[in-house]
Amino acid sequence: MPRPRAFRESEIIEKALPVFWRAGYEGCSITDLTEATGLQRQSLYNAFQDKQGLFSAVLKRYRQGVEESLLPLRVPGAGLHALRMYLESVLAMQRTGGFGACLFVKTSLDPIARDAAIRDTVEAGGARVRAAFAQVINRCKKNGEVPANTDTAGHAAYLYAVLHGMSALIATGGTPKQAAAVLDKAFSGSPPPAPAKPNHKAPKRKAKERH
Amino acid sequence: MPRPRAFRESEIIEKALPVFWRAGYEGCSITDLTEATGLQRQSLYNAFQDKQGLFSAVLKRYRQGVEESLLPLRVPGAGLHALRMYLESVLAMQRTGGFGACLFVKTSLDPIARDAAIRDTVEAGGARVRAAFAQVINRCKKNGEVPANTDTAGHAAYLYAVLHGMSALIATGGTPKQAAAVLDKAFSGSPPPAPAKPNHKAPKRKAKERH
DNA sequence: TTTGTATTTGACCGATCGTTCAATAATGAA
DNA sequence: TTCATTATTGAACGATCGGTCAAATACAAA
Repeated sequence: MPRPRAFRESEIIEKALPVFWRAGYEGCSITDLTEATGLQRQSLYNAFQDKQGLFSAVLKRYRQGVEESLLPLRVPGAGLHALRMYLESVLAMQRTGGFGACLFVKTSLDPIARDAAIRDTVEAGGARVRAAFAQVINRCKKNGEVPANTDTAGHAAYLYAVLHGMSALIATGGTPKQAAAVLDKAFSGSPPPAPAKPNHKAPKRKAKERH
Repeated sequence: MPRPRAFRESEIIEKALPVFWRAGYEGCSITDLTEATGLQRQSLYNAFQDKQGLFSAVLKRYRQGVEESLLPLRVPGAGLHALRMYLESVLAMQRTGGFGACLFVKTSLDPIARDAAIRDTVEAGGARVRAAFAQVINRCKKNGEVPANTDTAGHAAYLYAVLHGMSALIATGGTPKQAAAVLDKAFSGSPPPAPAKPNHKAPKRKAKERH
């Protein structure tokens, strides 16, 4: 019997996401958010409790987007090539989007990260990405694309660090050429620590194989 | 003939630095800064023009500290071992200090980085670090510690990315063990792309050699 | 000791912050 | 049509924001 909402929450969240992403939690105001979403203040408060409630919803939505972006890594044939393409696509999106870094990383450096719930969400998000990387690496160990004695979590953390390190590099004046060199180094120098034959680029057409 | 200052600017800047570092430019208020420095508002404004003026001074001071931290890399004998120790010391300091990342990186993600002067300072700071890394790598190329055909700027950017990537890793829930794995990978997998003999840890006592 | 000059002090500015109140509007159930 | 319930609207809340004003203060040159 009550009056129905004139908006869908998901739509509001998606409009608020880039605002938070660009400016950070402290860096954007409720007015910024009402202007971006088209909602009145009170409607926003009705739906999301307060600014932090909206931000939490935005973080969840962001995580959902991250999960979707990880889908190419979930496919059975996805190996190092897919991983590299993932890193490249994230970097490309960050460049075009004009946000300087992953929202999880940005948020972790924001004072709002003192809040335990926010911090938990951020850390869980990062862990999901690293777990997806680890999944690929484990597959590559069975493949032979990566030495079987590789420290999976360690290598996943390594690629995760390379990804966000490239963001930091670009954000602090690094050139695209330098970022490309980083990527090359990360994917050329990492597979051959154990096997005798250091031939790189060996399993070229491994993606889209049988599952 | 005028009344002398009751404080040294450098002292104020050093007290303001951790405040900005922890909370970011937008995240701390003038009141935070007056409380941390012990100065009254007007004295602060007299000395630094405005909030951004103080922040600029803090950034310069931070850069000075970075330069000092780079000194061990400037010494003639400093090689890959010194570089690795540098990365480790930065990480250790970030852990003890409780700021989540390099102030340059944090600032680059802050809305204040839209200001051209701030952005320039941040990028110049990052470039100085990368240049110091490159200096070491060049030395190592002559040493033989690193292949002579190495892309110096690229490898410097790589280690720079690894450093800040580890920060991001830890900030988003990565474990110290994972960070250690990243560091190992960065320093074990990088030297041997060109030379035939993949013996690592060869030039052990290269530091503190003749200059 | 007088005087000029800059610092210190503390109150104060308008603007904006996140948040809320009260009135109005719109719906489905009765 | 009436009622109960929630959404919307727009004004307003106290607190805090960055920044400033004006008087009192302390020094050095004269």
